[in-house]
Amino acid sequence: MTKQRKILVVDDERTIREVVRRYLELEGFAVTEAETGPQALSMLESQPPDLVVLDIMLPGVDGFSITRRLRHPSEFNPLRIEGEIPIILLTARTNEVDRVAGLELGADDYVTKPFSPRELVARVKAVLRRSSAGDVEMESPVEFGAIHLDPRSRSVTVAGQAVTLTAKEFDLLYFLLRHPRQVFRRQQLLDQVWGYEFYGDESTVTVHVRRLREKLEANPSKPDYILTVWGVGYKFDVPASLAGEQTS
Amino acid sequence: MTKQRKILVVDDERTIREVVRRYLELEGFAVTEAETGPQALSMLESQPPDLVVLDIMLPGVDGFSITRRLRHPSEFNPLRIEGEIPIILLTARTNEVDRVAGLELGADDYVTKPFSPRELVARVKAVLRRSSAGDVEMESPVEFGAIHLDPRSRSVTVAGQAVTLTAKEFDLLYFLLRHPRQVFRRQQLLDQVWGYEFYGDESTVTVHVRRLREKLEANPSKPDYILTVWGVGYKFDVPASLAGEQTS
DNA sequence: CGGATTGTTCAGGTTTTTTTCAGATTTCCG
DNA sequence: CGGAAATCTGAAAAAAACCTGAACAATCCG
Repeated sequence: MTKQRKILVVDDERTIREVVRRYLELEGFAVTEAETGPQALSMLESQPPDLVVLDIMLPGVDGFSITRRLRHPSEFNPLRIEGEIPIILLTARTNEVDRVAGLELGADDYVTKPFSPRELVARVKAVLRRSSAGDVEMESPVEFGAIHLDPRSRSVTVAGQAVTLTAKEFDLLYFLLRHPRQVFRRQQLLDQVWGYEFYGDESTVTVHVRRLREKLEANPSKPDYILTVWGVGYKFDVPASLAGEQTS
Repeated sequence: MTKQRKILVVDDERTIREVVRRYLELEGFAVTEAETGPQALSMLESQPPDLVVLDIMLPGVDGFSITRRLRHPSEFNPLRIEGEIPIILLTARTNEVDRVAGLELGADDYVTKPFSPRELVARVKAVLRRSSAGDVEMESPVEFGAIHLDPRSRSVTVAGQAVTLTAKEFDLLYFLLRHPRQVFRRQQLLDQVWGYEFYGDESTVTVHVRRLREKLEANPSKPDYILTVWGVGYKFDVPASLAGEQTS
């Protein structure tokens, strides 16, 4: 018999706490609740759980701050807890900024609202499995042709030259870089990069692609990297001539 | 291109039903309406739609109950419907309580009144997209003779040499490759590749086959792969002489 | 509260793809 | 071999998709 795992749920809405509690308890977890940031911090010290489910938007001390304190205790911030408690963040938005910010601070996963309780339970289990197994996947830099992108600093260089991208431009490029050579329809990019709460039209994607090309490509109207696939959408690719340091 | 989707709108306010109907029909959906809970239940059984837009506050049986019945049919509740019909809830209140309660019961999304028709339409589309994305078959590359096709990058090579296909050319080839050795009439290819709402004539297929041959075959007027079956149509095949080490 | 940056929408122009069509060619079959 | 039916070919019209430029809207920052 496995020892029962304890999970702390931090959210200012009672209903959410209760729903999450019910589902987690059905799966055999022991659940404690906190309503505010300070309350959460105190409970983390007095009865450290095996995992925290943490809303980002909290009255008082927000989720980011709590994550930071758990991960980077200091002398001004004498949080004394043994080991690293896994953290799952709850966020209303789905953009990569929040995601990267959270993960950079040391959160283990994040779930966007609205979420189905089933999904949350699945993530809790996955994180517990991973953290006890000890394998952590980092957000490592990506390189492709002359393009270099670092998710942690959100910086991009082309042939060593730094380029300044806006948030959306960065998110879009990052997504494409993580799926090289794969073709995406504009709607797929909206779903993946903008999130499914975006109600605009597809031309938004077109324009962002154009701007990325203006910043990345030597000749924006004859792009090397972000290619148009007529009748379908776009894909990121590297032409053989730029493929990199391979001898051939 | 896609078959018309049927949507059931359940609301006791006639004005709302009509607004919703108008906007959904503009987007090409077929809309049916129900005014009360019991009426909705009966329509769900007699003519199950592809998605339900459901007001929470209804006279008689409310939206929550209907959601529950759709998601958790029991012996007291012998609702027999094939598959899970996606549900979008309409709620007047904007708090997260209703939202989570609805999602917990298995609704797929929710919209708060007052809503912009545009938002509703966007959510309907998003939910349909997500729910039908489940049956995505693993799109793995196909190889046949010297022809290699990768659906994810939409790229094709012949004997290692990349060839550039247009969207329709690619779709047609992909279809033929998935059904090797099978003969299709031109009309069948129109139905399968172009979609049922294509009203052009069959010569369109002929021309596309010709173009494919020009790009794929060593000798387009004496094709090895895309063969003419006189009086019937076309089939994709690999002559023994080219079959090589391919298994099939 | 402005001003500046970022994100979105839209109409017009351009390019590419798709469809159509008439005449030439091939195949089938008696 | 001859005639009818079907397919192939070449070219051009029609349609679809994309790009561009610029205005408008939202958001962020001080």
